Amino acid sequence: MNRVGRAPMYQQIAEALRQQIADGTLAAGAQLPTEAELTDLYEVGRGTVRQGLTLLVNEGLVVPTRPRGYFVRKREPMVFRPQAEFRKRPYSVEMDAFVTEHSADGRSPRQMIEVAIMEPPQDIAKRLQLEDGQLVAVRRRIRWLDGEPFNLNDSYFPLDLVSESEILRPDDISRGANEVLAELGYRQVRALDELYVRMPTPDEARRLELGAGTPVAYHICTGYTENGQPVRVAVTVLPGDRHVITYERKREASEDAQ
Amino acid sequence: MNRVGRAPMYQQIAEALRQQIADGTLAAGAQLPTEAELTDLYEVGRGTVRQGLTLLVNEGLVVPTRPRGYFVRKREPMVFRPQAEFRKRPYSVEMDAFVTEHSADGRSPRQMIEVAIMEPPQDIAKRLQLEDGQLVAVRRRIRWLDGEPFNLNDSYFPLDLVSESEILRPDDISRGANEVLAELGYRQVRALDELYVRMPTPDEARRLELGAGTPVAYHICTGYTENGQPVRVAVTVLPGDRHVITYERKREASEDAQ
DNA sequence: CGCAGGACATTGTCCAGTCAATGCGAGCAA
DNA sequence: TTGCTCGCATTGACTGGACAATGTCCTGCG
Repeated sequence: MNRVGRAPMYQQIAEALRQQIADGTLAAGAQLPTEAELTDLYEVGRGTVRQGLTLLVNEGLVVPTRPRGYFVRKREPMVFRPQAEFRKRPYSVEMDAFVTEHSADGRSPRQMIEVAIMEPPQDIAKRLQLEDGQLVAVRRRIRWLDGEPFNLNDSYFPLDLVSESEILRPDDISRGANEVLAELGYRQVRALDELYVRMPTPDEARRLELGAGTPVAYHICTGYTENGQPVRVAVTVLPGDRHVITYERKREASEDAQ
Repeated sequence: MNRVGRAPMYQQIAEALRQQIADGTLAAGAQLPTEAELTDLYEVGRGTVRQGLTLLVNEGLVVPTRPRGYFVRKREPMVFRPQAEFRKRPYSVEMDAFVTEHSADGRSPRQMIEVAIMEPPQDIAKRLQLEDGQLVAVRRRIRWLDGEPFNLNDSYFPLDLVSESEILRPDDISRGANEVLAELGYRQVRALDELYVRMPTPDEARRLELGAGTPVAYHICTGYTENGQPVRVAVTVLPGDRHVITYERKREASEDAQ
């Protein structure tokens, strides 16, 4: 265990384990050597070994499970398809096949809904083009799959538009909140999606039961009516280890020349 | 300073600093107290203070700069718009405004291109529906902005389709590789985008100069011709701290009833 | 047989220290 | 003024220890 090379010892340890994970020596779900074993193997202090393991944990490759040891992480993402709200079925065979392949068949879904009326956070207010003091209704959802939290979804509506509608009731709206909004005269015809990638806040990590090294996608969708009025902002927090986000795109006739 | 509460000391330290960052006491770019100062302030060992700071680093909130200290991270994302390859201009005023607001005006772009012929990695081969042994051409690009690496973009083409075309030359193709492909008779009319969110590999971290706590979006775009043949797979690695990914969606007349 | 309790292996938290690496600025030299 | 060197503050790497927390598993009792 040559330490003169260059890289610090803890990085060498991490790299060796990373290799074994990459080439399959350590398969998904397999247990890594214990800290004690690595300490003996590399003839370093336990702190150094822990530093190396922490690196792998923060890369999302490995999960520490007290007091059983470290294990190689598994990844089996589910499809998240923002376009589905305007288009129930994919319109190309390629997309259809992809969704089918990563489907949630046989898994048991569940969700918790909570409704509140509040002053909007700044970024929401901006996207809804609200004046100071205007309130919003928010429907907060946590979605579960097989007893594990899967994603967070908060939908914001200007309170003016939805007061006294069923959007304010914390029940499942089977035909969708968008449909209710349409019935109220605010049919969305366009949406703007923004996707940010970052580490979760401690609060998000707690609610989604995220281990260290699990980043999230932060999806903000703003829905507009025909005349350009924003009527809904949906914020979804998607753990990176549990999702693939997909879109389908079509070239349009008018855009022919590039 | 109370350690009887519950949370370990290093988490309390992290939480206190996190608070100050959130409420603006520590603004973006500001310096945090040094390890020594925190050691005195909380009356704990240096190791404990470092454990707390490491937490913040891995959350992407803070950047350690040896030997100057720890600083609050800045975030100024640039727009990445996959739809742009089929549609140069956004078609709604909302999207147009958003792109303008986050534009790269005045920044100096640069890119390095490298071309290779290789056996495709498995995930690429699968998306291009290649048989065993079929080769691909790959155009690897690193894009820079203001001297900082911005993203990695590798485009794969079945070698059969592009041999002897200018796609194999490591030059900038001003009209776009897609246009060349179209001239060769493989005009893409549909694309499937997949977005994965994860921590970077050490190699990606090195090439993109990513600090700890910076996740990446892994964008895989598969382009299809009219008859459903996949002719291009583009893999883009986007550092989370430097990008927003946006899409624009339209409800279509035929999808009226949800 | 079933269950309660305890031993054990393993990671989590924390301490007190050493020496290395490095960017910056003060101060000196040309 | 300009340029170079060197000291210094600060983080990085690492040691070797102690005790806590917590699933697992085995033992033994009822």
